[in-house]
Amino acid sequence: MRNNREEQREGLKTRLIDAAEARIAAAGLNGLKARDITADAGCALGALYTAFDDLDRLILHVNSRTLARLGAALQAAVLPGQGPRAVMAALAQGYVSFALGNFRLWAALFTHRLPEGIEAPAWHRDEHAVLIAQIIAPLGQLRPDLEGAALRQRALTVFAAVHGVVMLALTARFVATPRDQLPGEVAALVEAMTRGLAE
Amino acid sequence: MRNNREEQREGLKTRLIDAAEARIAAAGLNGLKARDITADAGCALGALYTAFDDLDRLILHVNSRTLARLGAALQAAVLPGQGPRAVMAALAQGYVSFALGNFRLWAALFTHRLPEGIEAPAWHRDEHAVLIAQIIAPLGQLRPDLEGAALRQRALTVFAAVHGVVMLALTARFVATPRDQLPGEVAALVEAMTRGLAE
DNA sequence: AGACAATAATGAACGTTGTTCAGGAAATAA
DNA sequence: TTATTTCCTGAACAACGTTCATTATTGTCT
Repeated sequence: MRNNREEQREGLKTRLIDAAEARIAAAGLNGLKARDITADAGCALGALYTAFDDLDRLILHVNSRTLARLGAALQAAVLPGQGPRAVMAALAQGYVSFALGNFRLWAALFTHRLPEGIEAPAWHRDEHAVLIAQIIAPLGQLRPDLEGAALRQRALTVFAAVHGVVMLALTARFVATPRDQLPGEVAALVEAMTRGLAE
Repeated sequence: MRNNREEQREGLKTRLIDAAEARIAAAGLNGLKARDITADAGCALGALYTAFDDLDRLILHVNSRTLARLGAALQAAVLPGQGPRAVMAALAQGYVSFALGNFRLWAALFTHRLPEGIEAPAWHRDEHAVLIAQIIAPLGQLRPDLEGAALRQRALTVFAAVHGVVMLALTARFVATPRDQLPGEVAALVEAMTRGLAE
């Protein structure tokens, strides 16, 4: 067998990511323990460190999956033939739905922190493009004066604003937006932004 | 001496909060260790647990100080006689300045998480009111149709939007807003929101 | 002042983490 | 088969937050 070795290795990696994903979904990032993961994956504790450099790298792979699913969800949220404001509104509601329906995995995208001074690998950083990719086109229609880097930058700001509202509503330790009011507040924000942007 | 005992106790608490605050400012929440704190405060490891229930409670007191300073900074950012949009813009820029100038302590306000299911005490939750207190008046002028809880709720949304942009710019692991562009992006967001809100 | 009681501080020890590493098992090559 | 390379194992390690029996300190009463 030519690639039996590599196949087994990939199989182990996949089982570890599966187990970590399930644990995060069930108990959050704080509830993620190396010993639980390896027990679920059916391997020894040390095996985790033959497959990944450390736990942070494994979490990166879980987040990678979540980003892919989020990207697909956002793509599905937009209907063809919608005007730019309707697209923005649909994207925002799609984001809210995903966050509510995948709370702990979605939260892990933003609460996981690498040790200071250590950067995420480029392949993973690039995956975050799905967060703003779909905003660029409708924003460009509302703001024809923006192009290239400036347009991309403003799309990131629009995303960050919506994200901030969702994040604070779902994870705040102080007076938070009730969950049933979240879609309405996000809609109002996006409407105000798009109206203000279009002038 | 009547209250010598209590004075000493308060003195220890203060030294512990001082030490924890300095450690967070220097190395972030992740760099905060009980042994470092007690060494800096000049007491034994166990003393920390005679003054506070646990490390989380100590961090709460550090965050309490930060919130007070943030509230003062926001108050100082607003000049008398400004119109509602100018007030909103000034508050946003004040928030950006505080986050940049007190990065790790500011970040600790939002990255610190209590164990799941455990709520922050009421006295600390109430302190977060400074985040939205100053937004309510100018927002009420821009939106006379909003009152009471609805106005308060919308102010929280406006804060969360600005906060999201700042947070993502300063702590993002992916393509982030460059720091020198942050004030401009925040200004554009607030302007779009206030313009969209006004009519 | 002196003796007793109540309280607080000490630091060694505990349990739980992530991570490592010498040894053994398994797969490939000869 | 035998040799060699590769990977997996799980006991051991270091660092962490937290606890607790012991010691020291403070306040109170005679």
